[in-house]
Formats: sequence, C-alpha cells, structure tokens
Amino acid sequence: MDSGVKKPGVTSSEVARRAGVSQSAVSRTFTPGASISPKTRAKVMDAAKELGYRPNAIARSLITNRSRIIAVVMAYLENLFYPDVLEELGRLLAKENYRLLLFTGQMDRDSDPVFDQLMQYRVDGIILASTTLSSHLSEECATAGIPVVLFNRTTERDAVSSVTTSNREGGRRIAEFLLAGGHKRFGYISGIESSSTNRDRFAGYREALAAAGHDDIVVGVGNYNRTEAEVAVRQMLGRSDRPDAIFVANDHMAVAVMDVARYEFGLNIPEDLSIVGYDDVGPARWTSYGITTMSQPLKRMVEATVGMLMGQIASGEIEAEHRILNGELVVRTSARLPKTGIVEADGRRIYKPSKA
Amino acid sequence: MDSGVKKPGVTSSEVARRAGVSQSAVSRTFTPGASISPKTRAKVMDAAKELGYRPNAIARSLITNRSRIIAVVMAYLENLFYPDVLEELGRLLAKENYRLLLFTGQMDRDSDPVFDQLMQYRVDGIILASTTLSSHLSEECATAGIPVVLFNRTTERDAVSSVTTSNREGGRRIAEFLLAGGHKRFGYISGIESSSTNRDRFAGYREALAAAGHDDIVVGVGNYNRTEAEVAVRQMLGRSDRPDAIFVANDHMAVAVMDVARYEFGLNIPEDLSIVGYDDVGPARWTSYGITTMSQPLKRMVEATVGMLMGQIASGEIEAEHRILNGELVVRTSARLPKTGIVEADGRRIYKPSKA
DNA sequence: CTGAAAGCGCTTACAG
DNA sequence: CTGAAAGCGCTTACAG
Repeated sequence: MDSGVKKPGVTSSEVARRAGVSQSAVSRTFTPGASISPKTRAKVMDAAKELGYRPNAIARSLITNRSRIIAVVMAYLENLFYPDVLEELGRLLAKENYRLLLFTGQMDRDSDPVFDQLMQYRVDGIILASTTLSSHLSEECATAGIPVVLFNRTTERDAVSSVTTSNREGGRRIAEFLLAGGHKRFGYISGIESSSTNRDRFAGYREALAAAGHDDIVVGVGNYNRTEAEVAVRQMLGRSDRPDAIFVANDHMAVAVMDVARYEFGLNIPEDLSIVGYDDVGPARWTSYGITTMSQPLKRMVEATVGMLMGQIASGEIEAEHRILNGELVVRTSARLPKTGIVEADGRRIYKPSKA
Repeated sequence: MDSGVKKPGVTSSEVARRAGVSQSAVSRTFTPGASISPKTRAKVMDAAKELGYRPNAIARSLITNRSRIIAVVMAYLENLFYPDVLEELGRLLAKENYRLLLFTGQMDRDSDPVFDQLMQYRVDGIILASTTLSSHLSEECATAGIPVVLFNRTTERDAVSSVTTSNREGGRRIAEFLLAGGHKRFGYISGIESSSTNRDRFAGYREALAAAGHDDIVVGVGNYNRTEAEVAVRQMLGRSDRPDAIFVANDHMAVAVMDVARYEFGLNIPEDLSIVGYDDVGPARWTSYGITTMSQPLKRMVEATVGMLMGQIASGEIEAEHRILNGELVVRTSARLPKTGIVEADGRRIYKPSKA
C-alpha cells in the first residue's frame, strides 16, 4: 500500500563529494556558529545550490534531541478568539525558528491519543489553549520534562505554567460598570462552568454585585457555545423578572445572545437590555453588535506564552510561572453608559472609573 | 544558551533489556503487521508500560523516509471559513494518522523561508489553502516529489492538484437569482483580483448578467479584506446611480458591506439593496446578517483534499487532479426573492430554478 | 518468530 | 579550520 516514490532527497554526503570536502564540513556550513573557513563554506554553498540541498531536519532532531516543533492544542476554532491566537502564535514561533504542530478537535476523556502523538514527536514544548482539555494531561507532559504553558486558563494546582488575564478583576469591573449605569437586575450567561476563566469571571462579577447588595443574579449556562447560549438566554428573557443587564462570559456567545434578544424578543439594545461580553474579538467591533467587552490583550498574551516557553526550553528549568495580564473594559454600544468614568485611549473608549 | 535538560526519553534498547528480548523485537511490537509472537509481544508491552516507552517518531521518520506530517499553509485565519477548514482538516488527518504542521501569516514574495521549512521537515504532503501564495511555490514542491493539493483555488497551468467548487457556475447562479428577483442595477465587490476564485465568480456573474443585457456592472475591489471592502462599498453606494444588488465575493466581506449599507447609508436590506455573498460561513447564518450566499461544501472539500493527498502518497503518483464540487445558493434574508425557484432542502432554503 | 547487523542523515567530540 | 568516526533511535533485510 505504501509504495511511495518520494524522491530520496539530497544528502550532506552527496554535497560533500561534489564540493570535494568532508561531510562534516557540509554539516558545519549549515550549523550557525560552527567553525568553518569562508573558502570551504563557499565551496559547499555552491555545491548545495547546484544539487538543491537542504539539511534534513528530521535527522538533525534525532541527534540534537530538539525537534524545534511546538505542539499547540486547541479544542475548537469556532470562537474567532482562537484563530487570532493561532495566527499570532504562528508568527512568533516562526520568528523564533520553531514550527507549529496543531492538534484540534475535541479530545475526549484524557485524550491519550493526542498525548501519545506529542510524546512520539518529541515536541520541544506544548501550548494548551483550550478550556476543555484535562489538566491531568498537562501535568503528565510536565513530568515527561516537556515545557507546557496553559493559554487563557489555569489549573487548580498551579503546577503548570499559565498565561491569563485578570478574569476576576474583569468580572468585577463589568459589575461596577453596569451598576454605575443604573441597572437593576443582573444576569449571567456562563461559559463552561468548570473552566478557570468562567469561575474567575463569575466570581468577580458576583462579588462586586453582592457588595452593592445584589445577591440574586440570574444565571444561564452557555458552555462557551452559541447554541447553548441561545437556549439559556431564551429562558432568561422569558422570565417575568428578566434582567436589564447581562454579562455574557465571552463575545462569541454574546453575539448569539444579542440576536436572540433583538429578533426573538424584540428588545432594543441597550435601551431595554444591556449586554457586556469578554475577549474583544472581531465581531464585537462590527457595527451590528458593537459589544461593550473586556478586552484580552491577545498579542501580549501570546508574546508572554512564547517567551515563557522559550525560557523554559533554553534553561531546562520547568518551574511553573503564572503571568496575569490586564485587559480593559472597551465601551461600545451594547450597554447603557454610566455618567462618568468613560475615557478615550488609543482611539477606543474605555471604562476607567476614578477611584475616590 | 541551549542547555536544555529535556529528559532523554526511554529507548527501544532499554525496553529490550528489561524485557529480555532483542531491540528488533521491541521495534516489531510497535510496528503494525510485523511478525511477532504474542508471548514476546506481551513481554515487550509490559516492559514498555513500566518504563513509559513510546517509539520515537523522529527516528522512525528518518528510516522510513515518511514523516507522517502534512503541512498546511494558510495565509490568514480572519475569515472564519479557514478556521473551519483547518478544524476539519485536523480531524481527517488525525483519522489517517497524520499530523498537521501549520504555516500561517503573510508569505511575502516567493516565501522561500516557508518552502525551506517544508522541505527540511520532509513533510509527506502539502495543502495550500490560501489565495495569496505564489503558484511558483506549489510547482516547486511538486518537482521535489511532494504531493501538493491546492484548496479552494487553482493555478493557471493546472500543474498542481486542486479542490474547488464551481465558482463560475456559482457566479452565474447568483446573477440569475438577482435577475429573477427583479433587480435593475448590479454591483460587484471583488476579492483579490488575480485569484482564481475571484476570477471565476466574477466571470460567471458577468456572463449571466450580460446575457440578460446588463453590461454595466459597478465594480469595487475588496481584496477579501473587510476594511478594503468597506471603502469600496462606501464609494459604490455614494454614486447617484448606485446598484440595488451587490454580489460580494465572500461572506467575510459581505458582513462588512452590510454594516456600511445599513449604518452609514441608512439602507434597508433587502428592500433598498440586496446583498449576496459566497461561502456560507458562520456569520452568514447569524440573524443580524442572514446572508443569501453560495455555499461551499466544506466537509466534502476537505474530504476530497485529504483523499487526494493520501492517494498520491500511497501511490507515489503525483498526477495533477482537479476536483470540482458543487455548492448551493442558500436563500436567507439579505436579498429580495424571485417569485419562483425557492425550494426547501435539508432544512435550508435553496434557489433552484426549474430549467425550462 | 527471532536476533545481529546495517544504515537512515545528520551533529559533535576528538585529534590533527 | 578540517576530517574520520561514533552515535542519535529507530526499521528492515538477512540468516537462522
């Protein structure tokens, strides 16, 4: 079945023969920093060009014990936040001369097949950018001596490095914003309830509302999924005491929520109902939605992720590190505004109440 | 700098020693179809489990001359069509026991760095799913004996395999639909003008309109880019003789076009202006947009792509093959309807005029 | 079915 | 600076 006729590919020995030098010399020519005279180097380069030689990265990996491959595990790409992350990761990893091996799709249970692949390919590092992956997996990798960084999530035990934004602070900020906007009754459409992002965002939201005397948040479960968010908000808006402000755990769901509110319930946003999201993803900026949302500084998050990974690979130290960045509450048109606290920054409107 | 302390990893020799068999026996245990007795196999498996052994895929690749890695080159992921494709590709490739090496970001000029990487990693196949990549590149790969499949595009010279939908037919269908809907003046927001998809979609559109006596299509260049599409449509709608129907070369731009028409020009869609897109991407289904659009059968396209690649890898034959699938004109709310020809299928409304 | 051995295409001490 | 040689962890004829 596997009778492929892939061309063998030119080897360093063939180049050596052609150039009249040793195979070692060819290798050194293509090893940055190796000691090689300009003259030999030139001879090798000529021969290599003639033959169309390119070093075999597979063979190199075998001997250096470094694949220069980073595995990125991303359960789903439907939420545009993740493709954006992926693109930026690709860019930065390429700059560091690393390749990106992508694992996508739902990994059931402890997803051993994926883990197996990671291990078999001897990837130099792993980025876990999805909320549905078992934290078991990440610790296993760390045990195997492979640097792992969690992107946009943490595990309970803090044993694995992570890059997140201050989700709790974000939830709190959103609550304060809605309170300042004079809202009376508060709803929450959750993400996946066990995820750290969801837990923290909700915790902050609830705390700040409780501090203002609001203990009766109406909660619906959206699981970071459009369809489930639609079902949840349908139920929420069908109540006689429906909220006049809903914090939706991410923009991806907020878009669906807005469509249901407008087109199924005939509500005006933000007059009848205020919506606040999270992420500041592409569609949040589209005029039809104009979602007021907590931004996540994607570029800086990716930068931190790649930086941490590179650091751990270089040093061999796999000590868990947790980087927490700050977002901004970007104010658009999906929520009623407070009287004060809106400032202009970088061409965006930000909610930044001056602390007394 | 690179003083990594990545753990060496268990080797087959270590497992062999532990199991009291030869290293060959260990290898055979992990090679499906190799001749090995159940007893030896069991001994090896036990030892492997104890030591946490996993075959080194890098070493295996070196000797088999197959990496089981497929490179996917995708210039940008902003258009949700591509993340969807990526996810499906990941799924199918995993099923075939292949890994996905992702190359993203703009490749300038002839993007030799990327090409270099592809060659260095000895990927078994390449999927080119982006319109901005040089066709030069793809032919170079084919020359090197690596199967290449173009996804959603073709090259002029047909030298490289491709999977597309019948874009010309699609453009024609859209024109017929708009004509049947009684539109009088036609616009077109193009994609990247040199791309095969754009050329074909526009050609079909223009042909069918011309056949009905409309030779004066108003054209704006959108380059498959939201911002450019916005600029283009702004100019188009500012004309005194603005169109009452616009075919936008993909949904990604159509969304932006609709927002401009509605919120900058105060137009009602579809009463004042009909919009038709292409792809049937997620946002086209969102209630705020409800874009009438030519669908591209993503799953079948990906299936065909992976199938062709697998076939070429297995046979070693790299003969260019061109698979052209058919889409449907999915009718939603962004365009005025013809009196006849709308049928229900799979829960969607389709435009399917009965040929006389 | 099994083991000893060659070899995949490189990198990297080692000796000169 | 250079070359001969060992070795990375496997697969796969080959002989038994």
